[in-house]
Amino acid sequence: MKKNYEPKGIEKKIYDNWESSGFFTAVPDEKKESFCIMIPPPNVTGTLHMGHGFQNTLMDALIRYKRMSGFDVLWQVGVDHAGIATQMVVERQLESEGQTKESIGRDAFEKRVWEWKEKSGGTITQQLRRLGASVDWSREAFTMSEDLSLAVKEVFISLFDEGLIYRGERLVNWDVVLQTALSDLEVTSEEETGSLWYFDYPVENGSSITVATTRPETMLGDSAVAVNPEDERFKELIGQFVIMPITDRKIPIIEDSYVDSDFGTGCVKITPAHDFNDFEIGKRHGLEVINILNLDGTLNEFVPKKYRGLTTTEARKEVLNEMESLGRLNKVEQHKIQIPKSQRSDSVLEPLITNQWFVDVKKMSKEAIRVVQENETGFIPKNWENTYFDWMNKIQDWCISRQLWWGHRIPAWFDEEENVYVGKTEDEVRKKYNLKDIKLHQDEDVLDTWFSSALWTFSTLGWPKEDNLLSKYHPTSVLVTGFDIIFFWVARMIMMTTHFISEVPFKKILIHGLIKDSEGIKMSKSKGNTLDPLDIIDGINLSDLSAKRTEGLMQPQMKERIEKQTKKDFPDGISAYGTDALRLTFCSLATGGRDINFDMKRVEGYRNFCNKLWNASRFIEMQIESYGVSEESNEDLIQKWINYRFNLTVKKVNDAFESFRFDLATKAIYEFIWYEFCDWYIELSKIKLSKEGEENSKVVKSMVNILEETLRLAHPIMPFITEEIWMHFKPYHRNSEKSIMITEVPKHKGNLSDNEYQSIEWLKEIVSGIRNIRGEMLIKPSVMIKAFYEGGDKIDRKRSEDLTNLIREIAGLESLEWIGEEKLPPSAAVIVENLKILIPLEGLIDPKEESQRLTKKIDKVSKEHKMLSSKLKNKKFSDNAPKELVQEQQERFETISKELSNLDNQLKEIGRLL
RNA sequence: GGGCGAUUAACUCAAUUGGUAGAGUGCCACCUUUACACGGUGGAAGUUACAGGUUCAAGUCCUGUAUCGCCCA
Repeated sequence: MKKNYEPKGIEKKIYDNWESSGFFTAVPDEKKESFCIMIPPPNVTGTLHMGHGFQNTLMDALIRYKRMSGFDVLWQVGVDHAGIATQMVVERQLESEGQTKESIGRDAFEKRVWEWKEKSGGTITQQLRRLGASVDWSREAFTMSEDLSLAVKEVFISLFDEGLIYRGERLVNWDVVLQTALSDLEVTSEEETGSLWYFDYPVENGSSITVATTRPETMLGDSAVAVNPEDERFKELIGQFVIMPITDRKIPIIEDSYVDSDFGTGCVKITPAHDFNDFEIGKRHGLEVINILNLDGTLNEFVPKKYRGLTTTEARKEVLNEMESLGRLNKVEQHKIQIPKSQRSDSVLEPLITNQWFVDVKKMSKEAIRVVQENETGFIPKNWENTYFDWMNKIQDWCISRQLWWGHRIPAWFDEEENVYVGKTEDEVRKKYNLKDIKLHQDEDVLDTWFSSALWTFSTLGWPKEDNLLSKYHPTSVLVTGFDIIFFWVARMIMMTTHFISEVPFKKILIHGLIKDSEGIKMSKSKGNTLDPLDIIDGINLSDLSAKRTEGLMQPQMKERIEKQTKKDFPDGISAYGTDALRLTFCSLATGGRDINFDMKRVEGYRNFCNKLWNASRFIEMQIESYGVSEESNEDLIQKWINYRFNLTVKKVNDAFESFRFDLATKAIYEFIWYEFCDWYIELSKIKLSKEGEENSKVVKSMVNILEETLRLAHPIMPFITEEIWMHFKPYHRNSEKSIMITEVPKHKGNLSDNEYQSIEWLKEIVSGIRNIRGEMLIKPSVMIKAFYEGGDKIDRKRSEDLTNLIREIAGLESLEWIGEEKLPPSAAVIVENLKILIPLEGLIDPKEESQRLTKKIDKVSKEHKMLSSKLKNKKFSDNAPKELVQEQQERFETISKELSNLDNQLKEIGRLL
């Protein structure tokens, strides 16, 4: 074995071996309980980011743990077609060639997208492999594949036939750049400082009424002015008419309780075609809906000639000019406004009336609420259920049509009178509706990508085909996902799945946090603070990292700042930490909180941990070379102690996985390997082995055994290094499996007797005490010192018989003997209850320093002593606290009292020397 | 405006049903001891944001305040 663990090279080889051996492939087995996770499908042409890395690490750890626990495991992998995002990329490619999608036509465009998918579609799946993800590649799914497209059609058609999908003219969020409708979830609103303009509208009776608006250009589409019915100021105006400036339309003044009397003037202009609230008011009052916009956001033929063809921004300027010159612009105020923007194109969205397809979700949402209320599925942490219920309770119909060319074409055909027929194909439609020779054309639109994602848990298992795996793996065991897509995805999956499969899509929903940078700022390309998980695995130098972060920036002026920041954060670039170190870091951060600040220092710590494990193994290998490996193992106190500690660790890791506390699992493994296995077990074993003897090969066998078990326990979290070491030791541990990943995870052996465990703990206490004296007194490790036992009881005598040799060597003592009746030399002392370990000062130790050390120790102990004493004296405590606790504290008090009086005596004795 | 979350060592985070705070990194001292300097040994470091309350006992439960963040209007 090499002196340092070098993950490079090793990881790829191991992964290839796993994959080609078919270890990831699910083998449906009726005798085994199933455990199934569906991967949240990443964008087919995307690249892996930290969020993916985090999420997939958690899933992989769980999957590996369950696979090793004997479950029939399926981790379903796949990607989605990311309609808008992918289309935008390909459109940009065309643009650089001087073409547009219109110029090449729909068929050619679709072909181009498929080509792009073939070319770059492998990137993210290759990156998933680097993470060690043990997904079943043989079942890789794609939302645009034939099978999944069939599921999409099936669902669309039956929802339509049930009347739960309808088409209609509605106000939708319209992206004027991409020229498509979006669902309300794809809208982000940004607060900006805008203005509130006050317009005086002339009333028919000669008076005037003042309205306030943040969007003056929409006055060209006004069809009413509204006031609150309770508002005394305007009572008389209700029912009168306004003669609109500029358009000369005659519009009514109406009353509606929606109007907030305290906002602006208390009079509101109503533009039903361009505002969601106004649209509702318009419906209530039967107002005219005047659409003044074209699909590209310019003004259309329903406005006066001079305005036609202007953008909304230009039109706003013109309207304000004209109103001012008419003397109708009353005043302007600064005003904070919420601007709705497209998540996709970042352009300002226009509410626009268009013909779209909708899912009526009322009925499905009720069932989706019920299954969570009745715990058929549930969120972890539970408080996300509030968020879910809030949204579900006020859910709006889902606009599913998109005016794109990349996606599932809506399976609907129209005749020349625009009657709609829904079916899988034109032929089927003709048969289904008994249509003869009439001309049909298919709907041009495609479905929202989330529509196909909503079917993910059952479509990937083969639905609607008969030979599917639903009975084996559905409902799936747990969904692991971020809170940012609870509405987009989780809720919709629950609705669709309960509707079509009559069961929940997953039994549990594990919601994890969002990875941010070390300062708690969300990682984003535009801020230049992104990290690529692969750069942490493989390392990257500063100039490449800088170049990567500043490449293709939307705002080139940020370049310099990002370069500076990058140089500050990573002056030497990022070194290659390997996958396991990254995975350990991710797992240790999975605590259930919602923000996760990613600190490279943690990765470094876990890289060191990997190296520690590597070297511990290397040490054992060296012992194999020296002494060989026996068939039998050795069962002495040290071995019993480490088995005891290991058994406790197994329990902790089990519990942690069952409660999805990856951080606690990681912590338990880390602490066992470093603080028990390396710090004590190996160090004590070294001493045993240094006495060359017949037993040595047995000791080595024991070491190999505990190492092998430890590797299996740690494997789900750190798969590569454990496999590498496990394989290396295979001739010695003789586990016959082909890979550690298909072995069994160690089982908890119940509660073992802790007698032996206590002996080693006793040893540790003595050794630490002696080291503390050595450390504080600056006694060099090379200086061997004399020490004596004094006092103590029978148990101490027995333990000293077994362990004195070990203590002597590990603490660097020249001798360690029981002191008899003879007079004590002036000494420093370690106090373990009744027992003292005395170290004669003999010029080694300055009495003054020893007295200071003792005083410090006494301060510490007496603090606890006082606390315990007052607690135990308190009758209320002994009456109310649990008996076990009272007894425990009583015992602790007695122990500590002995120690304290011993320490006090010792201090007095040292005091005589001063 | 409504809802949710956070505030613990210099930094990044832990702390089971309430039982008096722990890691990693950094810091200080010593150690190039034959697995590991990506290391060893020892050490310093916290009024758990603030103010009340409940309790024998509060980082943990309740009320309020401050600051920050997210979601929904």
